Amino acid sequence: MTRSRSRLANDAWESLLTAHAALMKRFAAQPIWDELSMREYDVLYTLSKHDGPIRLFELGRGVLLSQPALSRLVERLADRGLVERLADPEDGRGLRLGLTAAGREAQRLVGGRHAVDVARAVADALTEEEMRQLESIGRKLAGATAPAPKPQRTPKEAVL
Amino acid sequence: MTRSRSRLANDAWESLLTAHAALMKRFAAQPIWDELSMREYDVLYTLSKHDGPIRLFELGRGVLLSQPALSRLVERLADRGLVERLADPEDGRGLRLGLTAAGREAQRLVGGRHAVDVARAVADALTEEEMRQLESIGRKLAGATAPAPKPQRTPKEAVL
DNA sequence: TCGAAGTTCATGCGTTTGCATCTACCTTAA
DNA sequence: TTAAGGTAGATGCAAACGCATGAACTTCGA
Repeated sequence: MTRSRSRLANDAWESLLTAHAALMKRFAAQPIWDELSMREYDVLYTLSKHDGPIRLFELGRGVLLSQPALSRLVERLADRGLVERLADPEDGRGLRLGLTAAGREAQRLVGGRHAVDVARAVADALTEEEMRQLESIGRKLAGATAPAPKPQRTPKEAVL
Repeated sequence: MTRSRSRLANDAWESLLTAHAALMKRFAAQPIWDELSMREYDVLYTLSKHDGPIRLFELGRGVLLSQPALSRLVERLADRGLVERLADPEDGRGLRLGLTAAGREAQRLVGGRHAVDVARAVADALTEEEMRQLESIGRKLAGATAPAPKPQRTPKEAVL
């Protein structure tokens, strides 16, 4: 019996979710998050990937947080001297976010240790081909989501 | 230039994280979470997968929440009549958690709608082979982490 | 048998989050 | 030009979270 395409998609998504949860728990249990929580690290890492300053809403695309939560998280990081928050000269509403030297240093320190744990967990479980497949699949999944389809309410949205 | 195995692992993990965040945002934006938040649904879904009652700490393995947070989330669900919390007769410390009829109904209702969104998002982005690969890879990643090497009942085990 | 150690879940408390809303600014079109 | 509508980010507030710890129970070892 072949699974339907829809069933296959749901099984695959559940598998991704399970793996995500299991690995996140494993990483969170490592003793490297003293000075930076995982979420804070996530923000610093995202900033470190960009060369130029980025906007808050751009940062928000990669981080799984509401806009107000992210706004305040960045505020706290700025208060701690890890992130720089400047007004955007080209858009009076916006911010230009960037890492400070201390922020870059903190990211590198924690990131280095974290990368070791990630490598152990992933490389021990997968072959190189599987890692390449996962990278490719992840990119497709994230990419296909780029144009966010808003929750359109067609009148005839028959709901069960 | 070939990437090191460690680099490959980190790239794959980042890809998984990005896909996870993008899809979670997309799913969260759907107008189906009025009566059940995504986390609440996650708990009800996990319960629905088990036939018998399960323990709180077992539930905790699949859900990305601290033990106290899960304890109180289950409490709220029980107050709303969606989850049944009974003392475990075989272990005075434990609970036996299960869905009530209302809980099962709520899970099915929300789950049905959510599955449609998941199918759209995943099936549109991946081929069937990729979905199968993702399922397999996810299982491997979770599996390598899942069974905490518990000191089985072997009488005298050298413990570090 | 009995105390020490481990496990399971609950609770106190300070912190963080999400929702709704607000302000400030940009964009569009009449 | 200017008013209407849209977008970026901040803020008030209640809900939810994580950490540390506590209470009840089980398991282990002497």
